[in-house]
Amino acid sequence: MLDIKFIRDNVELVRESLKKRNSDFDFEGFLALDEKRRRFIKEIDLLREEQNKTNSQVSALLKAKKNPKEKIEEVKAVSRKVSEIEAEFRKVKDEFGNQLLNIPNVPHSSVPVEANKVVRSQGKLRKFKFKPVNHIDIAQHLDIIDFKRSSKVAGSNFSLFKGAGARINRALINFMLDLHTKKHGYTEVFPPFLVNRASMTTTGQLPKFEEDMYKLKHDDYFLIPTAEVPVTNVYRDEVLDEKQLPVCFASYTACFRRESGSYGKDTRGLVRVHQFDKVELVKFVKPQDSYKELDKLLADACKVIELLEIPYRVAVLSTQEMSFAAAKCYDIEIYAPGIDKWLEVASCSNFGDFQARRGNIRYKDKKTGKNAFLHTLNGSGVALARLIVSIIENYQEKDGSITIPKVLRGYLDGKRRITK
RNA sequence: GGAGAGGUGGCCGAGUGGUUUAAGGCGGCGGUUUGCUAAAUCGCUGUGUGGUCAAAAGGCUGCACCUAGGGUUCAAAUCCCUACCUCUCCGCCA
Repeated sequence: MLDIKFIRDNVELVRESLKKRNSDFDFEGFLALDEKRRRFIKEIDLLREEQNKTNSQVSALLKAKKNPKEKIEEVKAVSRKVSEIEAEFRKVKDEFGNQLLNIPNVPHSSVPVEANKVVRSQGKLRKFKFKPVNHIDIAQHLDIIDFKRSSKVAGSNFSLFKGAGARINRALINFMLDLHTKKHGYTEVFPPFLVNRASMTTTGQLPKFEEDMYKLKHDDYFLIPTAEVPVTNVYRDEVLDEKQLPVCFASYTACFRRESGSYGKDTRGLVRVHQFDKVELVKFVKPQDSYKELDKLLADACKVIELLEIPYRVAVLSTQEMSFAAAKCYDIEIYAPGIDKWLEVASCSNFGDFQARRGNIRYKDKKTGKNAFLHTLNGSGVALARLIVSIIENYQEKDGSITIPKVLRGYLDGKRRITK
């Protein structure tokens, strides 16, 4: 959420950034609504002032044991008028609040407008002496992922890991959590996978993207699309001490995505599934530190891929590609030779105070003694399903087996290969 | 799921319709005292929002805020309704 005062003081900037995002938000209508809202506030406050004053005269008369009837009639009239106007005002206020929640974040000035820009490429693509096979065929051959039965149990675009497949999934989670908590200074948290409406609103999934979310029918709960939601909301409606910052959390959760409307593209195998595992990194930082922290966050995520020895590239997302709440966002893509595609496995974003404002997450600034909104960031560190696609396809051997990446062997009883 | 008790400021806690302008305490900030520390003592103390003045820091002023949202009333922390949350007991349960 943007600060209404910021919007009023920077009308041009906000108008421009909406344009850069290709947003269809009716900004001029919103500004007019704000005007209207403020006129209401002024009018109601003036009437209330009158009401309060006359009311204390009633009190004084009662105290002096005099008859307050005349004054009561007077204040009755004002009171009636206030409730009439308030009824109208409530509509305006609600509409205003709703529209404010639908304005996307203002992109940072360094974010490209035209197209995503690759800022870094690392690792060499493997040269195969045979034609690389896709992960689906390899996994089925080794009997480590059973897509047929996951469809039976749940539906299409789910997965069922089995044997070494399940082990490697668990090994990856442990490897990433260990790396981030032991080497990168994050604290591990394990949150609820179901969250309420307020939490989904803080991080920006609601109100605009409710249709994209899995929702329970009988309770007002949502399945989390990412650990970002529960973990960012850990400090909702709280004031942190400046000394606590930065707070860095690493969190494993399953992630649930409806992916409606995406049928037909990348729907085979593990590339686009309704449920996958992810280790997420979330930071709460002082505003002046947030871009420095974004770089560190990105480096922490890249480290995972580097240790797994998979080629990757990093792109800054353009204003049009960037998500609703982000001010700046890097995507990490890894190569999958079997399907010959670059896959997004991580997205590292700085949200500025956008989420903090929606969730009322503040810190006490020691210098000014005031409460201020802090900045939130998060990044995948990293998402599992597509990572497994890339591992299977990059580490495949001609005989149909898979070599286990060195850093994972310790988590798999020292095993070096997955064979049939 | 059933029965009951609760939710008050950064924290504890008083307050059952009209100087509540939320007592008192703790904490925090500042002053005095002091060789230093501690103690004592005095003062100050939250958030949001509108208007206005100011280059700004901020000042002045109005309104709202006692979990949230409705309602009753001239007037609500206080009465009523609903939701959420916490606690106790019972039931069910990995």
